[in-house]
Amino acid sequence: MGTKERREREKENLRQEILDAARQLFLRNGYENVSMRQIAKKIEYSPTTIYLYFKNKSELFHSLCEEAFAKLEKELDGIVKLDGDPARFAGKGMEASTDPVWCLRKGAEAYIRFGLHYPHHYWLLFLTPHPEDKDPEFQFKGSAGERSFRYLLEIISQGIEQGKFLKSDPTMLAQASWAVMHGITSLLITQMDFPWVDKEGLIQSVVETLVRGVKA
Amino acid sequence: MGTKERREREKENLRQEILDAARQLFLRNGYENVSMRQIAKKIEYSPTTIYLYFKNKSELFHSLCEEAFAKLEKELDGIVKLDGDPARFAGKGMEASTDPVWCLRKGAEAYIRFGLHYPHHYWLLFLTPHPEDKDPEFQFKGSAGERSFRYLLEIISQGIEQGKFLKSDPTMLAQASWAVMHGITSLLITQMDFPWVDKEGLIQSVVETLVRGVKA
DNA sequence: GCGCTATACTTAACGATGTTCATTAAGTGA
DNA sequence: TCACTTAATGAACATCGTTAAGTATAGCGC
Repeated sequence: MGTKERREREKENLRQEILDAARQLFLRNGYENVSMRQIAKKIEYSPTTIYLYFKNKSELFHSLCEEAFAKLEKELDGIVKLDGDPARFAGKGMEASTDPVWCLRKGAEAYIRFGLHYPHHYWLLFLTPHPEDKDPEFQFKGSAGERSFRYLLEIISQGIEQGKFLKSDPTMLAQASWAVMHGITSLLITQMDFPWVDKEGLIQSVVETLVRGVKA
Repeated sequence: MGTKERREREKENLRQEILDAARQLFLRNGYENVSMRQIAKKIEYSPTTIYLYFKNKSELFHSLCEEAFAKLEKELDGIVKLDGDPARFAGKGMEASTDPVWCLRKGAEAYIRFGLHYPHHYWLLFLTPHPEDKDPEFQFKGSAGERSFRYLLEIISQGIEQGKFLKSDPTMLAQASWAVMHGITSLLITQMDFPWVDKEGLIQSVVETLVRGVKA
């Protein structure tokens, strides 16, 4: 009687195939330059089949965004966790404790790199307007975004508490910090043909500006 | 013999009508959600008529960008001019001279306020995926955009020269500064329903973070 | 005033797009 | 075997940017 399970497994497999194909295409060409027909062709199914698994193109893309956002969260989580790891301080004559400066630096770098690695996902998450999309499917943007924001808020709060950051409203300072990270990320994504100096150096420069600007 | 002139005037008028209609639609709905047919309907002409005035949709859009850039440039120009104005130092026991710190602060504020005051134009310039035409004739981003950027570069260069800013590559520091300004501007525009703290205070916080981060 | 031509504009069409609907084909449980 | 569910499809719709061909007209030389 495992037929039902097998069926479900197969259905899930196809769903994943669609997601994989769509991810590849979206990442390579961007949302607007990928058609449902292209995705269908890639998985060797009819275009309409996709609609049995996803309500429409937008929902398919949003699924990929959720996926990407989970990655960002995990990354940020790793930073915070690593910060608390005693091993990091081994042999340095320091005891294990949180280091907000290190955390902010690494967190900012992780954030920026995330955006550059998933530019199209980043675009949809933070650069797309949905002023009148009351659809609850788009509500996740407020939740997922805010969830990631909390990591930053935590770092900033600890920094202020420890007297290492400017004495000010933690939420405000966190929002300002987010603005800095978002600034370089979004610019590098949207203004691809601007004559940037060495991107790696630029990122470092922005992160340093942020840290210097926030430090007490 | 003013017929020729009249003809040209009429042609220019229609060109402006197209631009006006396109601006309204693009600003309201975004590049991808505006069709040439919609623009045509608004001005009560056939869709193909637009192609007599603009090579294609992309070029039409780029024309609007130029327009918006001009606005920004004028604003920044005002700041730099004001900086050199002796009146600003009158009665303060100072002689007229450029003050990069003041300039950066005011320039950043002006930039951010420009974005918030003309959110749609700002969107057009920096938040819309510029259709990447391979045509090298669309190097306008290097022209109008870079022209605006030069104001910032000038301020930063002088600051470094005077030893008031961090000793580093001026272009890199200018790009990093731009990123900071753009970050808060674009976030406030795109994430309108995010629970921001007091916006005015946040802007000040970002500007201060920038100045502190850049100062020597 | 008459005919010609350049100009301004339109109609029709092509090859795409996202999406829907009715329908076929296949598999399952009784 | 039969009824029913499910998976997948093909044709079609409305719309898109854009091009090519066609038309009407205004202004010129005569």
